Amino acid sequence: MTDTPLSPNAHAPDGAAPQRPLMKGRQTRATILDAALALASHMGLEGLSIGALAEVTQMSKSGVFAHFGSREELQISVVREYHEKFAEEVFEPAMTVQRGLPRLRALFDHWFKRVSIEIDAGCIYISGAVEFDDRPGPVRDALVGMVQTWQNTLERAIRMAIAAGHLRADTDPQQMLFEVHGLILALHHDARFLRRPGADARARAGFENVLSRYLAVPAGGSPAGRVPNVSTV
Amino acid sequence: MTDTPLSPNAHAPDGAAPQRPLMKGRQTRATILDAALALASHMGLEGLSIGALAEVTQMSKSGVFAHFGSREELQISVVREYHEKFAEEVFEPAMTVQRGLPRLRALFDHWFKRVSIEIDAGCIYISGAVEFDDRPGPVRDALVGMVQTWQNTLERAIRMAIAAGHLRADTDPQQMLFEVHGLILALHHDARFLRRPGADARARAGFENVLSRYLAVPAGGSPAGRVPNVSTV
DNA sequence: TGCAAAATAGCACGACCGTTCTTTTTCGGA
DNA sequence: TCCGAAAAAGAACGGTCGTGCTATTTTGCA
Repeated sequence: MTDTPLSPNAHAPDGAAPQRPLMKGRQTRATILDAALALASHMGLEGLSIGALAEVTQMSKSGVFAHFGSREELQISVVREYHEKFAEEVFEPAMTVQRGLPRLRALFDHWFKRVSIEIDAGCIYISGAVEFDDRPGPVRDALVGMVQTWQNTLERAIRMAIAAGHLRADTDPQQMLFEVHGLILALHHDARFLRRPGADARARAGFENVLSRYLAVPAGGSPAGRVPNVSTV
Repeated sequence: MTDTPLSPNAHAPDGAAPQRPLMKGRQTRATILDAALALASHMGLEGLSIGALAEVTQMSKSGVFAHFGSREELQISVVREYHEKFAEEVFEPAMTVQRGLPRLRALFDHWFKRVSIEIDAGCIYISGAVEFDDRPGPVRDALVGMVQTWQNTLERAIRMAIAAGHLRADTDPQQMLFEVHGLILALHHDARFLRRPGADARARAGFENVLSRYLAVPAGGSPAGRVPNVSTV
Protein backbone atom coordinates (compact mmCIF):
# COMPACT_ATOMS: atom_id res chain seq x y z
CA MET A 1 0.00 0.00 0.00
CA THR A 2 1.37 3.40 -0.92
CA ASP A 3 0.85 4.96 2.42
CA THR A 4 0.88 8.71 2.13
CA PRO A 5 2.14 10.02 5.43
CA LEU A 6 -0.45 11.85 7.48
CA SER A 7 2.13 13.59 9.61
CA PRO A 8 3.19 17.24 9.72
CA ASN A 9 5.83 18.60 7.35
CA ALA A 10 5.79 15.33 5.51
CA HIS A 11 7.79 16.59 2.61
CA ALA A 12 9.61 19.81 3.22
CA PRO A 13 12.74 19.15 1.17
CA ASP A 14 15.00 21.80 2.68
CA GLY A 15 15.53 24.24 5.45
CA ALA A 16 14.71 27.91 5.00
CA ALA A 17 17.88 28.29 2.95
CA PRO A 18 17.27 30.22 -0.28
CA GLN A 19 17.40 27.87 -3.20
CA ARG A 20 19.02 28.16 -6.57
CA PRO A 21 16.31 28.40 -9.09
CA LEU A 22 12.99 28.68 -7.33
CA MET A 23 11.50 31.33 -5.13
CA LYS A 24 8.87 33.31 -6.85
CA GLY A 25 7.90 30.09 -8.53
CA ARG A 26 6.90 28.27 -5.37
CA GLN A 27 5.06 31.31 -4.20
CA THR A 28 2.78 31.76 -7.18
CA ARG A 29 2.39 28.04 -7.38
CA ALA A 30 1.03 28.13 -3.87
CA THR A 31 -1.30 30.95 -4.83
CA ILE A 32 -2.59 29.00 -7.80
CA LEU A 33 -2.99 25.89 -5.70
CA ASP A 34 -5.01 27.81 -3.15
CA ALA A 35 -7.35 29.07 -5.82
CA ALA A 36 -7.50 25.61 -7.37
CA LEU A 37 -8.46 24.08 -4.07
CA ALA A 38 -11.27 26.57 -3.61
CA LEU A 39 -12.45 26.03 -7.15
CA ALA A 40 -12.31 22.25 -6.93
CA SER A 41 -14.24 22.32 -3.68
CA HIS A 42 -17.16 23.84 -5.52
CA MET A 43 -16.90 22.38 -9.00
CA GLY A 44 -15.22 19.11 -8.18
CA LEU A 45 -11.85 17.95 -9.41
CA GLU A 46 -13.27 17.27 -12.85
CA GLY A 47 -14.79 20.73 -12.97
CA LEU A 48 -11.40 22.24 -12.43
CA SER A 49 -10.28 24.00 -15.60
CA ILE A 50 -7.04 25.78 -16.32
CA GLY A 51 -8.85 28.61 -18.05
CA ALA A 52 -11.04 29.37 -15.06
CA LEU A 53 -8.02 29.07 -12.81
CA ALA A 54 -6.11 31.58 -14.93
CA GLU A 55 -8.99 34.02 -14.75
CA VAL A 56 -9.24 33.76 -10.99
CA THR A 57 -5.52 34.21 -10.43
CA GLN A 58 -5.19 36.94 -13.03
CA MET A 59 -2.70 34.97 -14.99
CA SER A 60 -2.42 33.60 -18.46
CA LYS A 61 -3.49 30.07 -19.16
CA SER A 62 -0.01 29.05 -20.16
CA GLY A 63 1.39 30.70 -17.07
CA VAL A 64 -0.78 28.55 -14.89
CA PHE A 65 -0.21 25.49 -16.98
CA ALA A 66 3.56 25.75 -16.78
CA HIS A 67 3.48 25.14 -13.05
CA PHE A 68 1.98 21.70 -13.39
CA GLY A 69 2.70 20.43 -16.87
CA SER A 70 -0.67 18.80 -17.23
CA ARG A 71 -4.16 19.01 -15.96
CA GLU A 72 -3.80 15.67 -14.30
CA GLU A 73 -0.76 16.82 -12.38
CA LEU A 74 -2.73 19.87 -11.29
CA GLN A 75 -5.52 17.68 -9.99
CA ILE A 76 -3.09 15.50 -8.09
CA SER A 77 -1.45 18.56 -6.61
CA VAL A 78 -4.83 19.77 -5.45
CA VAL A 79 -5.53 16.44 -3.82
CA ARG A 80 -2.17 16.57 -2.08
CA GLU A 81 -2.84 20.10 -0.95
CA TYR A 82 -6.19 19.09 0.49
CA HIS A 83 -4.55 16.16 2.20
CA GLU A 84 -2.14 18.49 3.97
CA LYS A 85 -4.85 20.91 5.01
CA PHE A 86 -6.90 18.01 6.25
CA ALA A 87 -4.01 16.67 8.26
CA GLU A 88 -3.38 20.07 9.78
CA GLU A 89 -6.95 20.67 10.77
CA VAL A 90 -8.17 17.25 11.73
CA PHE A 91 -5.30 14.95 12.44
CA GLU A 92 -2.68 17.05 14.13
CA PRO A 93 -4.82 18.75 16.78
CA ALA A 94 -6.10 15.37 17.90
CA MET A 95 -2.56 14.13 18.45
CA THR A 96 -2.20 16.40 21.44
CA VAL A 97 -5.07 14.62 23.16
CA GLN A 98 -4.35 11.51 25.18
CA ARG A 99 -4.69 8.17 23.49
CA GLY A 100 -7.83 6.10 23.65
CA LEU A 101 -11.35 7.41 23.72
CA PRO A 102 -10.44 11.08 24.18
CA ARG A 103 -8.30 11.12 21.06
CA LEU A 104 -10.89 9.17 19.15
CA ARG A 105 -13.51 11.71 20.13
CA ALA A 106 -11.20 14.55 19.15
CA LEU A 107 -10.57 13.03 15.75
CA PHE A 108 -14.23 12.63 14.98
CA ASP A 109 -15.05 16.00 16.43
CA HIS A 110 -12.60 17.77 14.16
CA TRP A 111 -13.77 15.67 11.27
CA PHE A 112 -17.37 16.67 11.88
CA LYS A 113 -16.38 20.28 12.14
CA ARG A 114 -14.37 20.12 8.97
CA VAL A 115 -17.22 18.64 6.98
CA SER A 116 -19.99 20.74 8.47
CA ILE A 117 -18.12 24.02 8.44
CA GLU A 118 -17.45 23.23 4.84
CA ILE A 119 -21.13 23.04 4.01
CA ASP A 120 -20.26 25.56 1.35
CA ALA A 121 -16.92 24.25 0.30
CA GLY A 122 -17.32 20.52 -0.12
CA CYS A 123 -14.97 17.79 0.98
CA ILE A 124 -12.69 16.79 -1.85
CA TYR A 125 -12.28 13.30 -0.46
CA ILE A 126 -16.02 12.76 -0.72
CA SER A 127 -16.65 14.44 -4.04
CA GLY A 128 -13.48 12.93 -5.45
CA ALA A 129 -14.57 9.47 -4.39
CA VAL A 130 -17.73 9.78 -6.44
CA GLU A 131 -16.05 11.44 -9.40
CA PHE A 132 -13.25 8.93 -9.67
CA ASP A 133 -14.82 5.69 -8.56
CA ASP A 134 -15.07 4.71 -12.21
CA ARG A 135 -12.12 6.61 -13.63
CA PRO A 136 -8.84 4.74 -13.30
CA GLY A 137 -5.63 6.71 -13.39
CA PRO A 138 -3.13 8.56 -11.25
CA VAL A 139 -5.67 10.95 -9.80
CA ARG A 140 -7.83 8.13 -8.57
CA ASP A 141 -4.78 6.37 -7.20
CA ALA A 142 -3.70 9.44 -5.27
CA LEU A 143 -7.19 9.91 -3.94
CA VAL A 144 -7.56 6.30 -2.85
CA GLY A 145 -4.16 6.35 -1.20
CA MET A 146 -4.95 9.37 0.90
CA VAL A 147 -8.41 8.29 1.91
CA GLN A 148 -6.97 4.96 2.93
CA THR A 149 -4.25 6.69 4.91
CA TRP A 150 -6.86 8.66 6.77
CA GLN A 151 -8.96 5.59 7.44
CA ASN A 152 -5.90 3.73 8.69
CA THR A 153 -5.29 6.55 11.11
CA LEU A 154 -8.82 6.28 12.41
CA GLU A 155 -8.62 2.53 12.67
CA ARG A 156 -5.42 2.84 14.64
CA ALA A 157 -7.10 5.26 17.01
CA ILE A 158 -9.96 2.84 17.50
CA ARG A 159 -7.55 0.03 18.25
CA MET A 160 -5.82 2.21 20.80
CA ALA A 161 -9.14 2.89 22.46
CA ILE A 162 -9.74 -0.84 22.64
CA ALA A 163 -6.30 -1.46 24.02
CA ALA A 164 -6.86 1.25 26.59
CA GLY A 165 -9.98 -0.54 27.72
CA HIS A 166 -12.24 2.31 26.65
CA LEU A 167 -13.98 0.28 24.00
CA ARG A 168 -15.22 -3.28 24.26
CA ALA A 169 -12.55 -5.85 23.61
CA ASP A 170 -14.66 -7.54 20.96
CA THR A 171 -15.11 -4.35 18.95
CA ASP A 172 -14.49 -4.78 15.24
CA PRO A 173 -12.53 -1.62 14.39
CA GLN A 174 -13.30 -1.71 10.70
CA GLN A 175 -17.00 -2.14 11.36
CA MET A 176 -17.06 0.76 13.75
CA LEU A 177 -15.11 2.85 11.27
CA PHE A 178 -17.55 1.93 8.54
CA GLU A 179 -20.49 3.06 10.61
CA VAL A 180 -18.96 6.36 11.63
CA HIS A 181 -17.78 7.06 8.12
CA GLY A 182 -21.36 6.59 7.03
CA LEU A 183 -22.41 9.31 9.42
CA ILE A 184 -19.91 11.70 7.89
CA LEU A 185 -21.16 10.90 4.42
CA ALA A 186 -24.77 11.34 5.48
CA LEU A 187 -23.87 14.66 7.07
CA HIS A 188 -22.23 15.84 3.88
CA HIS A 189 -25.22 14.67 1.87
CA ASP A 190 -27.94 16.17 4.02
CA ALA A 191 -26.19 19.46 4.75
CA ARG A 192 -24.79 20.19 1.34
CA PHE A 193 -27.20 18.55 -1.06
CA LEU A 194 -30.55 18.55 0.73
CA ARG A 195 -29.63 21.64 2.72
CA ARG A 196 -31.31 20.21 5.76
CA PRO A 197 -30.72 22.13 8.94
CA GLY A 198 -29.74 20.06 11.92
CA ALA A 199 -27.75 17.52 9.99
CA ASP A 200 -24.81 18.32 12.22
CA ALA A 201 -26.77 17.37 15.32
CA ARG A 202 -27.95 14.18 13.63
CA ALA A 203 -24.38 13.18 12.87
CA ARG A 204 -23.22 13.85 16.39
CA ALA A 205 -26.15 11.98 17.87
CA GLY A 206 -25.39 9.12 15.50
CA PHE A 207 -21.81 9.07 16.67
CA GLU A 208 -22.90 8.81 20.28
CA ASN A 209 -25.25 6.01 19.31
CA VAL A 210 -22.50 4.09 17.56
CA LEU A 211 -20.16 4.77 20.43
CA SER A 212 -22.64 3.54 23.02
CA ARG A 213 -22.67 0.17 21.35
CA TYR A 214 -18.91 -0.25 21.40
CA LEU A 215 -18.26 1.42 24.72
CA ALA A 216 -16.69 -0.84 27.29
CA VAL A 217 -18.82 -1.65 30.30
CA PRO A 218 -17.19 0.18 33.19
CA ALA A 219 -15.90 -2.24 35.80
CA GLY A 220 -18.82 -3.13 38.04
CA GLY A 221 -21.03 -1.08 35.78
CA SER A 222 -24.74 -0.76 36.20
CA PRO A 223 -26.62 -3.67 34.66
CA ALA A 224 -29.13 -1.33 33.06
CA GLY A 225 -31.36 -3.08 30.60
CA ARG A 226 -30.82 -0.69 27.74
CA VAL A 227 -28.49 2.08 26.81
CA PRO A 228 -30.39 5.35 26.69
CA ASN A 229 -31.11 6.49 23.17
CA VAL A 230 -29.37 9.71 22.34
CA SER A 231 -31.31 10.15 19.15
CA THR A 232 -34.59 10.63 20.94
CA VAL A 233 -35.71 14.24 21.11
CA MET B 1 -42.68 20.26 -1.68
CA THR B 2 -42.89 18.97 -5.22
CA ASP B 3 -43.47 15.42 -4.32
CA THR B 4 -42.63 13.19 -7.20
CA PRO B 5 -44.82 10.15 -6.89
CA LEU B 6 -42.98 6.99 -6.01
CA SER B 7 -45.79 4.80 -7.22
CA PRO B 8 -46.07 2.54 -10.25
CA ASN B 9 -47.15 3.86 -13.63
CA ALA B 10 -47.02 7.35 -12.27
CA HIS B 11 -47.40 8.98 -15.64
CA ALA B 12 -48.51 6.66 -18.35
CA PRO B 13 -50.57 9.09 -20.40
CA ASP B 14 -52.58 6.62 -22.41
CA GLY B 15 -53.70 3.08 -22.79
CA ALA B 16 -52.12 0.91 -25.45
CA ALA B 17 -54.15 2.80 -28.03
CA PRO B 18 -51.96 3.90 -30.94
CA GLN B 19 -51.53 7.60 -30.91
CA ARG B 20 -51.59 10.20 -33.65
CA PRO B 21 -48.09 11.46 -34.07
CA LEU B 22 -45.77 9.36 -31.99
CA MET B 23 -44.80 5.74 -32.15
CA LYS B 24 -41.29 5.23 -33.41
CA GLY B 25 -40.36 8.38 -31.55
CA ARG B 26 -41.14 7.10 -28.09
CA GLN B 27 -39.39 3.89 -28.89
CA THR B 28 -36.05 5.32 -29.92
CA ARG B 29 -36.35 7.86 -27.15
CA ALA B 30 -36.55 4.98 -24.73
CA THR B 31 -33.51 3.38 -26.35
CA ILE B 32 -31.55 6.60 -26.03
CA LEU B 33 -32.64 7.01 -22.44
CA ASP B 34 -31.50 3.51 -21.64
CA ALA B 35 -28.09 4.19 -23.06
CA ALA B 36 -28.00 7.56 -21.31
CA LEU B 37 -28.79 5.96 -18.01
CA ALA B 38 -25.99 3.46 -18.42
CA LEU B 39 -23.60 6.18 -19.49
CA ALA B 40 -24.55 8.52 -16.67
CA SER B 41 -24.13 5.73 -14.15
CA HIS B 42 -20.48 5.52 -15.09
CA MET B 43 -19.58 9.07 -16.02
CA GLY B 44 -22.04 10.95 -13.88
CA LEU B 45 -24.79 13.25 -15.06
CA GLU B 46 -22.24 15.93 -15.86
CA GLY B 47 -20.16 13.48 -17.83
CA LEU B 48 -23.11 12.73 -20.03
CA SER B 49 -22.47 14.09 -23.51
CA ILE B 50 -24.73 14.08 -26.53
CA GLY B 51 -21.86 13.15 -28.80
CA ALA B 52 -20.98 10.05 -26.81
CA LEU B 53 -24.64 9.16 -26.60
CA ALA B 54 -25.00 9.43 -30.36
CA GLU B 55 -22.03 7.16 -30.87
CA VAL B 56 -23.40 4.52 -28.52
CA THR B 57 -26.86 4.54 -30.06
CA GLN B 58 -25.53 4.69 -33.62
CA MET B 59 -27.37 7.91 -34.28
CA SER B 60 -26.47 11.41 -35.30
CA LYS B 61 -25.91 14.03 -32.64
CA SER B 62 -28.84 16.09 -33.86
CA GLY B 63 -31.01 13.02 -33.97
CA VAL B 64 -30.38 12.40 -30.31
CA PHE B 65 -30.62 16.06 -29.46
CA ALA B 66 -34.05 16.45 -31.08
CA HIS B 67 -35.59 14.10 -28.57
CA PHE B 68 -34.79 16.31 -25.64
CA GLY B 69 -34.29 19.84 -26.88
CA SER B 70 -31.44 20.53 -24.52
CA ARG B 71 -28.78 18.79 -22.56
CA GLU B 72 -30.42 19.86 -19.35
CA GLU B 73 -33.69 18.26 -20.37
CA LEU B 74 -31.79 15.10 -21.21
CA GLN B 75 -30.24 15.06 -17.76
CA ILE B 76 -33.60 15.55 -16.12
CA SER B 77 -35.08 12.77 -18.22
CA VAL B 78 -32.29 10.48 -17.09
CA VAL B 79 -32.98 11.34 -13.49
CA ARG B 80 -36.66 10.61 -14.00
CA GLU B 81 -35.83 7.34 -15.69
CA TYR B 82 -33.64 6.33 -12.81
CA HIS B 83 -36.37 7.29 -10.40
CA GLU B 84 -38.77 4.94 -12.12
CA LYS B 85 -36.30 2.08 -12.22
CA PHE B 86 -35.54 2.66 -8.59
CA ALA B 87 -39.22 2.61 -7.69
CA GLU B 88 -39.73 -0.60 -9.60
CA GLU B 89 -36.81 -2.40 -8.06
CA VAL B 90 -36.79 -1.11 -4.53
CA PHE B 91 -40.10 0.41 -3.61
CA GLU B 92 -42.71 -1.69 -5.31
CA PRO B 93 -41.54 -5.16 -4.26
CA ALA B 94 -41.53 -4.02 -0.65
CA MET B 95 -45.14 -2.94 -0.87
CA THR B 96 -46.25 -6.54 -1.06
CA VAL B 97 -44.74 -7.20 2.34
CA GLN B 98 -46.80 -6.53 5.44
CA ARG B 99 -46.44 -3.17 7.11
CA GLY B 100 -44.11 -2.54 9.98
CA LEU B 101 -40.74 -4.11 10.50
CA PRO B 102 -41.04 -6.68 7.69
CA ARG B 103 -41.68 -4.00 5.09
CA LEU B 104 -38.95 -1.81 6.55
CA ARG B 105 -36.54 -4.70 6.28
CA ALA B 106 -37.64 -5.38 2.72
CA LEU B 107 -37.11 -1.76 1.73
CA PHE B 108 -33.60 -1.65 3.10
CA ASP B 109 -32.81 -5.06 1.76
CA HIS B 110 -33.72 -4.09 -1.77
CA TRP B 111 -31.92 -0.82 -1.33
CA PHE B 112 -28.76 -2.62 -0.26
CA LYS B 113 -29.05 -4.97 -3.18
CA ARG B 114 -29.59 -2.14 -5.59
CA VAL B 115 -26.51 -0.27 -4.45
CA SER B 116 -24.25 -3.26 -4.05
CA ILE B 117 -25.29 -5.04 -7.23
CA GLU B 118 -24.54 -1.74 -8.89
CA ILE B 119 -20.97 -1.73 -7.69
CA ASP B 120 -20.13 -1.23 -11.34
CA ALA B 121 -22.95 1.05 -12.31
CA GLY B 122 -23.15 3.68 -9.63
CA CYS B 123 -26.24 5.11 -8.00
CA ILE B 124 -27.33 8.28 -9.74
CA TYR B 125 -28.93 9.63 -6.59
CA ILE B 126 -25.60 9.44 -4.82
CA SER B 127 -23.36 10.66 -7.61
CA GLY B 128 -25.91 13.30 -8.56
CA ALA B 129 -26.04 14.55 -5.00
CA VAL B 130 -22.33 15.24 -5.06
CA GLU B 131 -22.29 16.66 -8.57
CA PHE B 132 -25.17 19.05 -8.02
CA ASP B 133 -24.84 20.05 -4.41
CA ASP B 134 -23.33 23.31 -5.57
CA ARG B 135 -25.03 23.66 -8.93
CA PRO B 136 -28.44 25.29 -8.75
CA GLY B 137 -30.89 24.67 -11.53
CA PRO B 138 -33.64 22.38 -12.75
CA VAL B 139 -31.49 19.26 -12.67
CA ARG B 140 -30.61 19.79 -9.06
CA ASP B 141 -34.23 20.52 -8.26
CA ALA B 142 -35.39 17.32 -9.89
CA LEU B 143 -32.72 15.35 -8.09
CA VAL B 144 -33.53 16.83 -4.70
CA GLY B 145 -37.24 16.25 -5.22
CA MET B 146 -36.81 12.58 -5.96
CA VAL B 147 -34.33 11.88 -3.22
CA GLN B 148 -36.67 13.59 -0.81
CA THR B 149 -39.56 11.52 -2.10
CA TRP B 150 -37.60 8.36 -1.47
CA GLN B 151 -36.60 9.47 1.99
CA ASN B 152 -40.20 10.36 2.78
CA THR B 153 -41.18 6.86 1.80
CA LEU B 154 -38.62 5.40 4.15
CA GLU B 155 -39.62 7.71 6.96
CA ARG B 156 -43.21 6.66 6.50
CA ALA B 157 -42.21 3.02 6.69
CA ILE B 158 -40.33 3.68 9.90
CA ARG B 159 -43.35 5.43 11.39
CA MET B 160 -45.49 2.46 10.49
CA ALA B 161 -43.06 0.16 12.24
CA ILE B 162 -43.32 2.35 15.31
CA ALA B 163 -47.09 2.40 15.12
CA ALA B 164 -47.10 -1.37 14.77
CA GLY B 165 -45.12 -1.63 17.96
CA HIS B 166 -42.12 -3.13 16.21
CA LEU B 167 -39.87 -0.21 16.95
CA ARG B 168 -39.58 1.70 20.19
CA ALA B 169 -42.18 4.37 20.64
CA ASP B 170 -39.55 7.01 21.31
CA THR B 171 -37.72 6.32 18.06
CA ASP B 172 -36.86 9.44 16.10
CA PRO B 173 -37.65 8.38 12.53
CA GLN B 174 -35.47 11.00 10.89
CA GLN B 175 -32.53 10.10 13.07
CA MET B 176 -32.89 6.43 12.27
CA LEU B 177 -33.20 7.26 8.59
CA PHE B 178 -30.09 9.40 8.78
CA GLU B 179 -28.10 6.57 10.28
CA VAL B 180 -29.23 3.97 7.79
CA HIS B 181 -28.72 6.32 4.88
CA GLY B 182 -25.18 6.74 6.09
CA LEU B 183 -24.69 2.99 5.82
CA ILE B 184 -25.84 3.05 2.22
CA LEU B 185 -23.46 5.88 1.43
CA ALA B 186 -20.59 4.11 3.15
CA LEU B 187 -21.40 0.96 1.21
CA HIS B 188 -21.33 2.87 -2.05
CA HIS B 189 -18.06 4.51 -1.07
CA ASP B 190 -16.22 1.42 0.11
CA ALA B 191 -17.44 -0.90 -2.60
CA ARG B 192 -17.17 1.41 -5.56
CA PHE B 193 -14.36 3.75 -4.69
CA LEU B 194 -12.11 1.79 -2.36
CA ARG B 195 -13.14 -1.51 -3.92
CA ARG B 196 -13.15 -3.13 -0.53
CA PRO B 197 -14.57 -6.60 -0.45
CA GLY B 198 -17.07 -7.25 2.29
CA ALA B 199 -18.57 -3.79 2.28
CA ASP B 200 -21.92 -5.39 1.72
CA ALA B 201 -21.64 -7.43 4.90
CA ARG B 202 -20.51 -4.33 6.79
CA ALA B 203 -23.58 -2.43 5.66
CA ARG B 204 -25.93 -5.23 6.62
CA ALA B 205 -24.28 -5.67 9.99
CA GLY B 206 -24.53 -1.93 10.48
CA PHE B 207 -28.21 -2.07 9.70
CA GLU B 208 -28.77 -4.73 12.29
CA ASN B 209 -26.82 -2.67 14.77
CA VAL B 210 -28.93 0.40 14.12
CA LEU B 211 -32.05 -1.69 14.23
CA SER B 212 -31.14 -3.27 17.54
CA ARG B 213 -31.08 0.14 19.12
CA TYR B 214 -34.53 1.10 17.93
CA LEU B 215 -36.14 -2.29 18.24
CA ALA B 216 -39.02 -2.40 20.67
CA VAL B 217 -38.50 -4.52 23.74
CA PRO B 218 -40.74 -7.53 23.27
CA ALA B 219 -43.42 -7.66 25.94
CA GLY B 220 -41.87 -9.36 28.97
CA GLY B 221 -38.61 -9.48 27.10
CA SER B 222 -35.39 -10.71 28.59
CA PRO B 223 -33.67 -8.08 30.72
CA ALA B 224 -30.32 -8.89 29.18
CA GLY B 225 -27.63 -6.41 30.07
CA ARG B 226 -26.53 -5.70 26.54
CA VAL B 227 -27.72 -6.31 23.06
CA PRO B 228 -25.34 -8.72 21.32
CA ASN B 229 -23.07 -7.01 18.89
CA VAL B 230 -23.66 -8.15 15.35
CA SER B 231 -20.52 -6.46 14.10
CA THR B 232 -18.24 -8.73 16.06
CA VAL B 233 -16.55 -11.39 14.00
C1' DT C 1 24.82 46.64 -13.65
C1' DG C 2 24.64 42.83 -16.50
C1' DC C 3 23.36 38.08 -17.62
C1' DA C 4 21.66 33.50 -17.53
C1' DA C 5 17.82 31.21 -16.11
C1' DA C 6 13.39 31.04 -14.47
C1' DA C 7 8.73 32.67 -14.81
C1' DT C 8 5.06 34.32 -17.42
C1' DA C 9 2.58 35.81 -21.56
C1' DG C 10 0.88 35.31 -26.24
C1' DC C 11 -0.76 32.68 -29.81
C1' DA C 12 -2.35 28.85 -32.38
C1' DC C 13 -3.67 23.93 -32.79
C1' DG C 14 -7.01 20.18 -32.78
C1' DA C 15 -10.70 18.16 -30.28
C1' DC C 16 -15.04 18.09 -28.32
C1' DC C 17 -18.95 20.52 -26.63
C1' DG C 18 -24.21 22.07 -27.09
C1' DT C 19 -27.02 24.07 -30.32
C1' DT C 20 -29.24 25.70 -34.73
C1' DC C 21 -30.69 25.31 -39.37
C1' DT C 22 -31.63 22.79 -43.47
C1' DT C 23 -32.26 18.61 -45.91
C1' DT C 24 -33.32 13.85 -46.36
C1' DT C 25 -35.42 9.69 -44.91
C1' DT C 26 -39.03 7.15 -42.80
C1' DC C 27 -43.44 6.38 -41.13
C1' DG C 28 -48.65 5.82 -40.94
C1' DG C 29 -53.19 6.71 -42.36
C1' DA C 30 -56.35 8.00 -46.34
C1' DT D 1 -50.10 4.30 -53.57
C1' DC D 2 -49.53 8.74 -52.28
C1' DC D 3 -48.86 12.61 -48.99
C1' DG D 4 -48.29 15.11 -44.92
C1' DA D 5 -46.02 14.81 -40.85
C1' DA D 6 -42.64 12.92 -37.83
C1' DA D 7 -37.99 11.34 -37.27
C1' DA D 8 -33.35 11.39 -38.29
C1' DA D 9 -29.21 13.06 -40.60
C1' DG D 10 -25.92 16.47 -42.12
C1' DA D 11 -23.28 20.41 -41.76
C1' DA D 12 -21.89 24.40 -39.58
C1' DC D 13 -21.65 27.89 -35.68
C1' DG D 14 -19.28 29.78 -31.57
C1' DG D 15 -17.24 28.35 -27.47
C1' DT D 16 -14.14 26.07 -24.15
C1' DC D 17 -10.95 22.71 -23.32
C1' DG D 18 -5.85 21.02 -22.67
C1' DT D 19 -1.60 21.55 -24.68
C1' DG D 20 2.38 22.83 -27.47
C1' DC D 21 5.41 26.53 -29.23
C1' DT D 22 7.76 30.87 -29.20
C1' DA D 23 8.47 35.52 -27.29
C1' DT D 24 8.83 38.52 -23.45
C1' DT D 25 9.33 39.78 -18.85
C1' DT D 26 11.09 39.11 -14.37
C1' DT D 27 14.12 37.28 -11.06
C1' DG D 28 18.39 36.35 -8.40
C1' DC D 29 23.09 36.24 -8.26
C1' DA D 30 28.11 37.64 -10.02
